Amino acid sequence: MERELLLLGLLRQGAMHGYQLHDFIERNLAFCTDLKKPTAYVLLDKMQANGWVVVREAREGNRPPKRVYSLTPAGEEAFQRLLRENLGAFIAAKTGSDIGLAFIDALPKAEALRLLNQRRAALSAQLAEFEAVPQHQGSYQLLIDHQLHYLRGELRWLDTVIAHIRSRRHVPQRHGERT
Amino acid sequence: MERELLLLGLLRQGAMHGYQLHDFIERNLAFCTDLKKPTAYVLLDKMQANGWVVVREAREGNRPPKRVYSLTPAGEEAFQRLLRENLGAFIAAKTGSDIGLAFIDALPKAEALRLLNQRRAALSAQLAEFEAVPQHQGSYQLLIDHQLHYLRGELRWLDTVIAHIRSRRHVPQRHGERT
DNA sequence: TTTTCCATGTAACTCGTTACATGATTTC
DNA sequence: GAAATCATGTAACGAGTTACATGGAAAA
Repeated sequence: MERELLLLGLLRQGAMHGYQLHDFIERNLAFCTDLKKPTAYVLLDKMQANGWVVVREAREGNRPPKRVYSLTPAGEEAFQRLLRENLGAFIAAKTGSDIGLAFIDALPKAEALRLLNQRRAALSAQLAEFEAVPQHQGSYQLLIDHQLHYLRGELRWLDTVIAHIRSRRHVPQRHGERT
Repeated sequence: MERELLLLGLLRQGAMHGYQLHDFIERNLAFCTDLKKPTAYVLLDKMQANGWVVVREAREGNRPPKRVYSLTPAGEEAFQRLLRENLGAFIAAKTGSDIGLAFIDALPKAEALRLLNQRRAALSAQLAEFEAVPQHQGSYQLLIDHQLHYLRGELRWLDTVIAHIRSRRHVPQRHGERT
């Protein structure tokens, strides 16, 4: 329901058409959600079917008319409900991305370190990119702060892992050997 | 590809059948991946089609025979490749779960605080649960440590958010008002 | 004796992505 | 004149989940 919440929340601040919504999300919120164009259009259709939004067609010249959405009272109600649901719960993120660490013993120490340093560089680059993002106004800034906080935490953690691997005598575990 | 990596990595330590694999993942790795039973079975079929594993049917009494999988050399190769791919890259986790924070201004301060404290309690409970997990052997422990590190970081961050909201004069943003 | 566990699977469905299609307008 | 941007959509596909189906063995 996060996608709906997001769209409702954005529309709440003012009417917009699908392209605009997608564009805004893509540019500013890509780090916390992924919403492709077709998905956005389909979602808006559904929200309209729900009675959460109404559409006004605005044509300019010969272009395809913009379908400008705005919140209905029912939409505002849904927004309030979804917002409370979202804020009140904590859902831990599942990266899946660190499953590899469970098997790092399969590699020779030198290669493990090389790969972890490569990973560290990628993380570092993402962090740098984020630190360069200008301050947003309002509560969007919270999302950015959260991401910064998260990335810095990951970096610190990765450094302890690297130190841990480095400081340890190790013979790689071959296929067929049990712990 | 994390799921394949996981299955290969487990099979690498010894032959297992589908039920066993799913059961192990469900019990020990639920926090970093989600792999339902049918998905596991289908995945093992595909891995067999890829030539990554071979099956041996083991029947005990009148039960349905266990399909015991073990790694082939091609499977070991795939494992090595996937492992390197996984370790060398950093993929930031997308919770989607904190989109609500971008709209927290829509709520009266008291309610925002109530919800954030509810969220904090949920997070705290998850953390406590994790702190109770007994030490695993080998590198599985890294996954648990990571999760602990992550949850503690989230808790610290949430506390700063709560403090921030608490310390601020605020009139809720109503529908239709722009920032 | 009823529930839970062991053990495997299939089929329908959901959600979202990719690829494709259209066409005007602005920028290079 | 070509490429990118604005603006909307449809259709096929893919990955994974839910629900369902089966049946023996062990535990309560």
